[in-house]
Amino acid sequence: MASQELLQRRIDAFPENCRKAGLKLTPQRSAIFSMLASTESHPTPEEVYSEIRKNTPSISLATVYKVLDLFHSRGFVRRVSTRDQVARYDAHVEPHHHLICTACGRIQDVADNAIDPAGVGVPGNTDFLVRDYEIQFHGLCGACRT
Amino acid sequence: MASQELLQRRIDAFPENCRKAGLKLTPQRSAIFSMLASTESHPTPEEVYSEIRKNTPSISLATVYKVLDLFHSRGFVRRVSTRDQVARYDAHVEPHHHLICTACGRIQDVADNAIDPAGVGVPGNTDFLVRDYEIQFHGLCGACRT
DNA sequence: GTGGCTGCAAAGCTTTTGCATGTTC
DNA sequence: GAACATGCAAAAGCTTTGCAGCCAC
Repeated sequence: MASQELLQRRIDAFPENCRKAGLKLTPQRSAIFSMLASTESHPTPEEVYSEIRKNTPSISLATVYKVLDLFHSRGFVRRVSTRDQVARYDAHVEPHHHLICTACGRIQDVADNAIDPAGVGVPGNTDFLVRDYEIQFHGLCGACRT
Repeated sequence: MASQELLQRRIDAFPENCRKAGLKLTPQRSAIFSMLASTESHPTPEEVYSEIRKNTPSISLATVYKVLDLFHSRGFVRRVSTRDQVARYDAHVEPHHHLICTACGRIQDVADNAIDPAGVGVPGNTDFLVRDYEIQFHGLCGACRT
């Protein structure tokens, strides 16, 4: 979970990161990145769209899709794996894990220190080059347990 | 990874499992279940469809979707989490983990004994009731490393 | 000024739904 | 024979694409 300062630092670094990547800095891109960085809700493109529209009413859904895909290809955000077929994005690119509610679909982050990476180990399959891993805990969230 | 016998036992038990679940036994359902149980390729509905069509040419894609959804809701198969937006199914319902190639999208199983479940631990979040978990290793498969 | 970006609209996929016909029990 | 499944076709998502006009650099 990102601290307040880390969040701000990440948002502040965005223009610089765009420049490094050869991307133009547009209000739409800034808005989308800030929104993703500020939330812990792993939003879908549709959710990003309606959130951004509050302050940037002229933005189009197609732009949201294009920008999310661009950010993903540059490693600015990551795509979260889900069992249902909706894209979900996350600006927390450092490795962390997820609690996924099978009832409501909500995805929560697991605090990094709750998992011991040393215990996981890397599979013995020598063919496969592991770049990162993610643990998904499926179950019922607080609101859905009752 | 299921042994030959386990696989056969699972396929043999299918009619009985349908009866227990109050489902009618149809050739389409048997074919879909056998196909899923016999493969390690985590196929999409489209892949299931074209495979089944080889022996059952009259089957429709809509039926494949309906049957897969039914099997999933009864716990006969599980849906695999992916970062791209295609459903993938797996008849290996016992907990196991996946190697996902970020280049070609191929999903391989990790042998159960390669992971020590005790090392993973359950997150400290007391609100969340964990039912199962899955570890995804993202990286490059043998064919894509070169 | 130029190249890249946005917004619109249309197209492309995947998945779901409704309904008449056919099949299992 | 009744209830449930299938197959077809149409509809309903979600996502991508093409292109004219606009904006950041």
